[in-house]
Amino acid sequence: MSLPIPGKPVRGSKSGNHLMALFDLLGRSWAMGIIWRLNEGSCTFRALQERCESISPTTLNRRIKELTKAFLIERTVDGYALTEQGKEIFELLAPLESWARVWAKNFKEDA
Amino acid sequence: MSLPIPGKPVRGSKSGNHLMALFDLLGRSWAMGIIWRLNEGSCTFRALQERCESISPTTLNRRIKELTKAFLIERTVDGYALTEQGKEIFELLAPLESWARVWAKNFKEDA
DNA sequence: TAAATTTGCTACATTTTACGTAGCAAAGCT
DNA sequence: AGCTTTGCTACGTAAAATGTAGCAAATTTA
Repeated sequence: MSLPIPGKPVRGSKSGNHLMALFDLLGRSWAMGIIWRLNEGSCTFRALQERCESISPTTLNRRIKELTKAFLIERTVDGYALTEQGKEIFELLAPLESWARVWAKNFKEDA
Repeated sequence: MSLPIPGKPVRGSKSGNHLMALFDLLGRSWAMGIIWRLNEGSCTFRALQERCESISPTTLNRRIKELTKAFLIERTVDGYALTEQGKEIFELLAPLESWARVWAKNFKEDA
């Protein structure tokens, strides 16, 4: 499945630098979006699919498996949910939201 | 080139939510890595390629163009460099490093 | 308890993205 | 004038994502 594992070669670091491993994981399509949406609360596979608006089941399934093996997601009685560590990276990503709001203004000018 | 633009459909948001646009941009392969390495200082195309350890020129060129259009990278007399906004997202990503160090321990246990 | 619905996926064919190597034209250096 | 470095493009191959269809198991409903 090619899960990026710290200590083993990952994208950006042949020696497996931990940050590059994390970038490799989070830098895959939908990964951050899934974490973001899952923070709204645990839910079923199909509900998560809808929250993401346009992810294919194939890709969602892959990302879920990867993120699960990476200790960021788990399966509970309520469906899929963020683990404690998953919630932690959410908190680390959270500041991006307000920043993105400002950043978005760049694009409005040069319409 | 399909640059994710806030306000227009992006991966994760048909209405173009600004955060999803940012996730779309940063979530492409090598994007965060490039920003990270560029923060070490401005450099040439080829030097950047080496810093990334294993990126192909094709992909590097693409990401550079995208990040440039997204106001995160610019070209100076010293070569490629982060813009002010580029430095800002670097600062937002920075906390991930120490977190990743702890996160990496998960993988050492189950060898 | 039998039928209908929902759920978590998988199959499969197509498109998109990334890789990797080769190499060229322009600029800089000697 | 020659040699090197630089920024990149070409091109063929491999990998990843898409999108639609649908199935088997679990759950809900009648």
